[in-house]
Amino acid sequence: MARQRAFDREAALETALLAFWRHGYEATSIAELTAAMGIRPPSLYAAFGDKRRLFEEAVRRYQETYGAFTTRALAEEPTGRAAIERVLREAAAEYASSEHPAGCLVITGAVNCGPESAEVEDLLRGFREDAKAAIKRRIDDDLAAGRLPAGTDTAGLATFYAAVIQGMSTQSRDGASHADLLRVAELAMSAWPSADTS
Amino acid sequence: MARQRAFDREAALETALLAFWRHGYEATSIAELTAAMGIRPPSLYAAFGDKRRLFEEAVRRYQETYGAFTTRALAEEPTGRAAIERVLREAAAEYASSEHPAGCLVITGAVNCGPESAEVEDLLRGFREDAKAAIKRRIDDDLAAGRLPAGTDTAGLATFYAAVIQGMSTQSRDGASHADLLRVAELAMSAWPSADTS
DNA sequence: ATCTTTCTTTAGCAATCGCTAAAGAAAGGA
DNA sequence: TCCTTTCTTTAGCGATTGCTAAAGAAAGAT
Repeated sequence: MARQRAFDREAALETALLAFWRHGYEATSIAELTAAMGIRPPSLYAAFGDKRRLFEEAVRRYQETYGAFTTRALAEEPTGRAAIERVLREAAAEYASSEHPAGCLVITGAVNCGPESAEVEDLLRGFREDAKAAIKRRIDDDLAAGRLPAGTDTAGLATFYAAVIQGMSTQSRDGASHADLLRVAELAMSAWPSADTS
Repeated sequence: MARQRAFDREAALETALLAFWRHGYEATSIAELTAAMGIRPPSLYAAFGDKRRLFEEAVRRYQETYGAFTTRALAEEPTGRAAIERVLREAAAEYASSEHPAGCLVITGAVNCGPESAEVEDLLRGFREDAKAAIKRRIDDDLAAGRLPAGTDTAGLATFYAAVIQGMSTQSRDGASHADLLRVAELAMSAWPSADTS
């Protein structure tokens, strides 16, 4: 009944994801996106709405692919400690991988934003807070199960591991290798409270 | 012999510093800068050269003021461990201070850059690497003085503490309080290797 | 008072920004 | 074969980007 789209929408979204990952939201122009996707602006706007919605969809795709290891590790490991250790180890591999841009899109994708794209900054900040809350929930489980000393500051531990993960992202963008990040992960785990309930 | 400047160059530079700190290099426009400084573009260009040089000068000023605590702590403390602990504690206070934008200008000032301002990104990356190298030097001192177990991976420790500091910057931008960051600093110090030379 | 110098201002440059109207092209229904 | 629909393309919109030419204004030297 009507003409069909001539480009692969998923492939175009993946291309946009990688561009946003490399340079961030504001620094990635529509011209750069359309050139990388091999389409013209009207095709982009027909398929994705506008730049902000394209970014949001790219971030959602990121969370379901490159960034999915976090949710998986937190859901699958038996203890909070094991879950966090796995998140750190997999982040070390993922952030330093040469198959795609370094670091984490959610952490670095919208750091330098003008007032007109503050809502994009807030969107990613919300995702980061969600991740920190998920980490805290697993730590709370360990506390409730007696695997942590009574009175352990679980919110403090969650903030610490969130900070370490964000620092690993920055370090990878500055050139840190997989091995470098694994060492960071290992040292971060050595801060885990010992189980003695003195 | 000639007309003199009608605005305070230092005050204008401080204003630019704060604007860049808040939104980053690319997201801060000349129009925003001149409005905040209370001057017109030709005055800005006559006094500072161009946007890139203004940013570089603002960063230099930042390192001599808000960011000077790092160099001071690393220079003044008797041991590497004490120096790093003091850097972390002062970063917690500085990053969360309500007297100025959150976090660290060197860490967050040029994260999302297009190809045309990649050199600005590289400039800050260089400063971050300098800071990490300064941290490593103090840790090496502790190893040489026998305050760390023989064979300690000092480069790994330096990367870890650099990552924690960068994570603290991100956390503060996401709303973490002084107390939150102090807890991160405390946990990070608990990863310091014990002195026993097994 | 006039000259020289360097500031200030007004005004606007070329280039790019995100985005879109209008026209041409493909695909199925009648 | 024509119609309808939705894609594609070309072309360019108004606004903003970093930056600057040209003119007006202040300050000391002569």
